[in-house]
Amino acid sequence: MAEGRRVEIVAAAREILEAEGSSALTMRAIAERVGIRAPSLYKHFPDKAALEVALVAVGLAETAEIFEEAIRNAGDPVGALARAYRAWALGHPHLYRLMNDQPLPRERLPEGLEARAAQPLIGATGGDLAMARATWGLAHGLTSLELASRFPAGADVDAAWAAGTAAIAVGIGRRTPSS
Amino acid sequence: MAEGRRVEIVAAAREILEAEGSSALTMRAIAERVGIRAPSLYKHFPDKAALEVALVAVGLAETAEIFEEAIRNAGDPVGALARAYRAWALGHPHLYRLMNDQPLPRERLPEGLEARAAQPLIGATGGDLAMARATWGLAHGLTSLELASRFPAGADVDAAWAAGTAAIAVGIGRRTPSS
DNA sequence: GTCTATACCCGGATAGAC
DNA sequence: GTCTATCCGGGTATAGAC
Repeated sequence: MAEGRRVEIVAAAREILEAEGSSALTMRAIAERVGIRAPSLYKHFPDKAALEVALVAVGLAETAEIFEEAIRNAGDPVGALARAYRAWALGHPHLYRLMNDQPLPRERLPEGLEARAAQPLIGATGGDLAMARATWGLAHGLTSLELASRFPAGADVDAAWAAGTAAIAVGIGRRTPSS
Repeated sequence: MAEGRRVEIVAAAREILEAEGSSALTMRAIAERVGIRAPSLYKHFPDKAALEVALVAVGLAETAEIFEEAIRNAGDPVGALARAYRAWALGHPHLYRLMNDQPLPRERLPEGLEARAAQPLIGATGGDLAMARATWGLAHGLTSLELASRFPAGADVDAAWAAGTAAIAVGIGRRTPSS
């Protein structure tokens, strides 16, 4: 099928991004990995931005799955989600940044994908959107600081996660009477 | 004095960064703003990275002052710090990112500057470093998501800040018996 | 759908005269 | 400490042949 090449190109782009970071993600590098020349990529994607959108979509779909798995049979949904969030981000730092450091290209993303990725967390807060966003903020902030090596050497990041998620969990209980 | 030119160059760099973002922060643009040619900058700074370090130092010193002011006479130190943090970051988004999206160049920063900027928050958590880092994570995460326009249109970001900081404040009270 | 050739623009940084 | 001239490398993207 004609779409096979597109998938192959996105896979190559992802490998480069994850291995060498966004500055290494050039059209020439992607093409070389696929085994073609850079100009040929433009027969499959109109421009580089379109290729990056495909990468973001792949990352969102993957995290949605991870989150859904994390809350299955979890006695502590917030803690389980936090652990899954952090583990995935640390395992895919450059893709994580591509997904989260810029506005989502919502109009070019598959319908419902963003909502699907957000649903597990919203469920964990009992539908409380403010607490869901606060929880996301906490997770994204700790993750970003860790990825950027912004904490001083020797800082106990695990303890910060534990303290933050515990406070959030208590906060959710206080706001949702039906806990 | 000979240092005057350095200060002038850093000021020009800051103006460009804040007005046009990091991609516009080129040696040529900085030089043009100062009224000289790009190569002349290398008589004052060894390379571009050194100039960026100076920008980070300026931002750190400024935020340290802001935070110290915020906790003065504040009945709710965490809330006051959160408001000051958010306001400064939204007012200086590109400098904020330069300061926080990469490792701190600690060995080239004035002695004690990082500690001074961190002190108000550590004080607000009663010396609880884990809670201080969780609070920083929350603030940095909400700020980053807001700066990156990652929340859906219409999302109530104020409510997320309120919910998160309230939960953190309660968490601090629970962990420090001497509240 | 792939290729070669190339346009076009941009960046950081250096050499050497004044 | 400033200048001009320039090196050197890199990027996205297009034209046109095959």
